[in-house]
Amino acid sequence: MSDHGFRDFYYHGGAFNNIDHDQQSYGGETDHMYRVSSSSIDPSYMSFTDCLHSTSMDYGSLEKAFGLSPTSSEVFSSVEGGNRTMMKQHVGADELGGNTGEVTATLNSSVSSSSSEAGCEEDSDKSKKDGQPKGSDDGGESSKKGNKAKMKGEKKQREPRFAFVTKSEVDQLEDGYRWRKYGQKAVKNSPYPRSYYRCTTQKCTVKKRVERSFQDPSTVITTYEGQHNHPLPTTLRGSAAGLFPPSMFPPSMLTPSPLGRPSFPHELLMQMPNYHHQMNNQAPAGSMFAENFSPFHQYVHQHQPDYGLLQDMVPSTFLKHEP
DNA sequence: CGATTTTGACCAGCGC
DNA sequence: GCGCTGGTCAAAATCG
Repeated sequence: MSDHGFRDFYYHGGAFNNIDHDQQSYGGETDHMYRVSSSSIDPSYMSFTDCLHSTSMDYGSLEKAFGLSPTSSEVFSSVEGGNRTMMKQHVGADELGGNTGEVTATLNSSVSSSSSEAGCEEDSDKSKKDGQPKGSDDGGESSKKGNKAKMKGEKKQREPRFAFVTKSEVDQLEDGYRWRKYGQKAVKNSPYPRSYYRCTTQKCTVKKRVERSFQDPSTVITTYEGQHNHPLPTTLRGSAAGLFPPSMFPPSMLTPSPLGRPSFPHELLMQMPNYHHQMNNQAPAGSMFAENFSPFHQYVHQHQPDYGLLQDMVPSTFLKHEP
């Protein structure tokens, strides 16, 4: 995976109050980035999972969802250069306070089949999994190669992707779905490996990649690809629903997408540190907030132009300065 | 014992 | 054409 594929979507453990949308095209492929800063969230009062699970969102919906946030919105910058356009929306910054964490998310949609990054992924997956059963009699080697050959000649449209950068000590964040790990690779220029997961639900082709940022080892980058075609596992769904009533979300987030894709946002929300903490109990109480989540840290680190804004929003002690 | 993870091998795409 | 890299497979190991 290439670094340019990532866009940032920050969740700061609270109601979204700072949303960036970044869109970029790469030879016919379009990435969508939603960087959302938020704060002051009451974990018992949010349910991205439940409300979003019942609906699929396309990127337009996502934009609307965040752009039309009840506390929105103010466009504070707009930059265009080359084939890249950037728009930022400042949403309800006055809600800042008591920041607990952050999540960065990326939308990466495909509008053509020219991408090499994941262009044949789904295709190969299907051809291998569905077209040819495992453990065929002709031997592992030949079957493998036969499958690979089968996917040749036809490139498949790349699934839209949606990436999050989450501050967490654990790599595998609970998002309500069950995943099976099918691979792990060393990442170039990073001491941390990248893990590949596939949704264990039958006929669900959703995949995700999880890797730890080498720049900031406290952050985990999770990239979702594809759309779940099934409900959340009931047990998790039930608990999630209890935690996160949908009432807090703007109507656009609850509106089924005309395109029927993707369902990422709920996963974004399921990965929110508070939720994860509650679900897994993998960190001492408070540690996630006090240590793992330094609000706006990465945001500021990576996006200097926003510093002025952030300064207005965040105590200076939260801000990380370049040396 | 079934489900999941680990891990080395394989393959395709891309850049040089 | 070759090497590098990302992504996937699948057998073996491990887990619950």
